[in-house]
Amino acid sequence: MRSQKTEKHTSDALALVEEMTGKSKEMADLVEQEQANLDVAREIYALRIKAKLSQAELARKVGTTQSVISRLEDADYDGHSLAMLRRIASALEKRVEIRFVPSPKLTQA
Amino acid sequence: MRSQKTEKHTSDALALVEEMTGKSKEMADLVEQEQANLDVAREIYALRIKAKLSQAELARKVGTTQSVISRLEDADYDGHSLAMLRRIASALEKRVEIRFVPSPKLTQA
DNA sequence: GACAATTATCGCATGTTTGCGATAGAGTGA
DNA sequence: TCACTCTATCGCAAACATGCGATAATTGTC
Repeated sequence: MRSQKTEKHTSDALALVEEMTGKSKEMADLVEQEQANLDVAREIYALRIKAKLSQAELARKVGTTQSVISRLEDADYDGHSLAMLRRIASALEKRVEIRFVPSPKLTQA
Repeated sequence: MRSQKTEKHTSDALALVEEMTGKSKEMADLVEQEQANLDVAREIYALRIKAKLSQAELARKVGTTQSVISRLEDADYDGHSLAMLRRIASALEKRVEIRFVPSPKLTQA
């Protein structure tokens, strides 16, 4: 978990999303993507915590190293692959469900 | 859409899933993954058809080429990235929703 | 069959993710 | 403070997805 609270490091996607209600049209896409990245990162983090595992422990289950898990839990990281998400899910007795849902459209604030 | 019906090309994930009810434990994972790949490929295909677009047309909207779309709709392809799925979704006025759901466990047949 | 439109597949360059060790920083407890 | 655990971050090689053109294969129509 890089951004968020205490750290002033980089993005702070949440704050961004809340602040900019309806700026430009292209921005909406970027914000949405940040939201999505954030969600994936958060969910991995949440699942890991719920399973009471450290990054290193999850890494071992997944078959990788701690730094990789840390990277995946970084909200600014947007390089997720389905393959990796499935590996994580499988290690936690879950499976990944992908859905294409109608875009909110984000008209006005 | 490579596998399925008419073509005898490669995997035929569906048939596999139906045939092997409860072989080994490791196999279950592979089968599940095939299922998931199939679902993603199928959904992209379904969305594109519903939007009445050819692969070439969707490709243009997404900002890539026809062969790339074809690859994504191949049920045997398992190299999907979230980034690409989002591009597809965005081009079709959708967004991608990722969820980790409890694994069915697949005990016995 | 000939033709057009669409899709599947190949090959290769390029960009990106993963693998993984090393290391730094934060937090905890003795 | 030291020792320990956990997490963040860097750097680089290897593995992998994308970009994209060329070309086969498929399907439908006349």
